[in-house]
Amino acid sequence: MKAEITSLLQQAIQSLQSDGVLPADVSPNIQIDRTRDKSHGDFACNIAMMLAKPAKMKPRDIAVKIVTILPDSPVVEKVEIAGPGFINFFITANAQTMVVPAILEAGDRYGRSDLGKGKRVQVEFVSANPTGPLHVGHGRGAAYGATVADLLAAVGFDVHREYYVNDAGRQMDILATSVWLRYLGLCGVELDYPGEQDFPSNGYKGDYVWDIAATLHRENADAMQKSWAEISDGLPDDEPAGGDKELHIDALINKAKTLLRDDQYRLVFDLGLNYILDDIRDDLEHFGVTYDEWYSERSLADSGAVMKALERLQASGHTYEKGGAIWFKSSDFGDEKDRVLVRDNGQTTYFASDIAYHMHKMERGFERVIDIWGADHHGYVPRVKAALEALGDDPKKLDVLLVQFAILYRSGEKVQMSTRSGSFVTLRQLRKEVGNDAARFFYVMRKSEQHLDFDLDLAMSQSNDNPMYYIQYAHARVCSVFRQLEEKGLSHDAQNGLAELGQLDTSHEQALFTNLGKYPEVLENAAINHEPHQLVHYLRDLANDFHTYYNAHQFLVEDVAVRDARLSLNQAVRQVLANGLKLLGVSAPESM
RNA sequence: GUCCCGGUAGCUCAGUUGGAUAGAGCAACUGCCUUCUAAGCAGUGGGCCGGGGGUUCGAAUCCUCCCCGGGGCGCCA
Repeated sequence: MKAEITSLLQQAIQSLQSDGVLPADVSPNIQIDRTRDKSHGDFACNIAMMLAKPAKMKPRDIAVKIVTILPDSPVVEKVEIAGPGFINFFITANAQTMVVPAILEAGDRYGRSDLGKGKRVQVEFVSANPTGPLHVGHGRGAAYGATVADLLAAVGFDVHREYYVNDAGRQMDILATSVWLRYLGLCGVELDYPGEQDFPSNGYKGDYVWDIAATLHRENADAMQKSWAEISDGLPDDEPAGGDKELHIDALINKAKTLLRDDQYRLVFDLGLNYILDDIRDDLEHFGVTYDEWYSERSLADSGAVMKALERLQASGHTYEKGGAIWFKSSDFGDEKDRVLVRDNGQTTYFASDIAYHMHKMERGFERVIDIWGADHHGYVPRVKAALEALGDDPKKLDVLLVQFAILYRSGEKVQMSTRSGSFVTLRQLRKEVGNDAARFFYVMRKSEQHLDFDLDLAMSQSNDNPMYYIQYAHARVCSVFRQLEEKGLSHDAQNGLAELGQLDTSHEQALFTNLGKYPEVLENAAINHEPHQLVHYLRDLANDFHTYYNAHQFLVEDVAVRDARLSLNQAVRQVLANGLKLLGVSAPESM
């Protein structure tokens, strides 16, 4: 519809240009907007105002000239000039109804497009360290990332979903060491810290660590047992004893590595890693979030990719040595300061891996790379882009989307997020409490860069306060109408329904036609701008229009023409609601 | 100090990328179930769009300076 009007305007403007009425050297960007107010027609164009300056004419005069030579079209009922120079288009009733057969024919493909033209896009999201179960903060990234990926796929991009597994860093060593220490506990070895303390203050203390340790103990009995005397020998004090907790945990890690030697340590390490990774994978799968690839950070180092990245950076001349460390001169590319790549102890930093990772993303030929990070990582963006630029890649190909925190509320009170306290923090617990549908829905209901107040009571409430139920209810109502139809021994002649759509001329039906027609535009906007919340709001609007319609008119009426037509409209509404909910990862129930 | 995000109805938030008279939901008040699901619908009230200045036909939207709230600024990952 938009394209049709755009083409009409193009023809008019071109002929005005060749007649010399309008300057030929301006190539106007014709913009068609849907009107907010029905009295302004269905579509409005502001082109006359845009052309006023270059043409040195009054906007309304230009509008008059355009409108008088505008070619006729079967879809345009009338054209009006209004306000400062808007050209308003009124669509014919017949053209309005055409959206219904279009929807029914396309079915679950309605709204999809080839806007992306099959361009390869990578979406990397969640990528939480495998050191513990996912918490509710990760949940937002998961729901958001999955929906953005699905939206991009829906508008024709070739989407690759990826989870970057940080299986190489110090955090993983801390996990492995924590598991081993818990295992020692199961072997009956007491960690004889001074005072009340019984575990390193920087260790992972969650219950899942005990679970992993139990597996370790079951499979290896006491084979990895060492005495506390061996372990504590030469160990610097932990924080409660007046020492430095970082030094303490690092020394413990080294102890574990030397006492267990490489093969045993690796066993503990991999057991912890795989246990947690399986848990995360399972959690996400139940949440409707799946990946094409789980990309291992360790594999980057193993394959030499990190070294390759460092060499390329060095070759580009943007590195230098200072204080025994190797630095990247990221300040040359707009970062606020330079960053360390290789520490004075010879170890590469996480940043070095990340450069290698992003370099490899580019090498894999993605035309666009989207990283979804927590907003607390925003300071990290400039240095990654700097690295890409230094490597000769185009930093504009990388789009980093930042997701703000989600704050849970229960009975109007903020839920405290402490790992120790009993209040739930994991994604799994949230899913269990409010259900997958509500969790997916509420997570993407707000703009991603907006702090999210996640109201648990609202997510679980079965009332019109809850926008998800409101939308699902609209879908269930349509299904119910068709059930009733059957119970009454009637049937729906779809052919006749489409033929009789002209019967539908109430304001409620008109509103539905318009809104149904908007769906493809909403999808495109939501996808291109990475804003799933646009789809949420649209579906709420559509549901609202339907509920209004439902209350204002009886569908199962005596008049067969009207009944069939209304049922066809019902089908179209159901289809669009189902398509939209599917993209959000939310179910479309047939009854509630 | 600096950088990022936010500030719109009592509350939670939209606002079609600069368009016409700023919109929803909740909360408050008033109506509607012998009818296809009342998990619904209709109606009323409620606004210095944080503040000042600028850009132009036109600003909640863009620029700038302040004010307020949240967050980031490691040889951690």
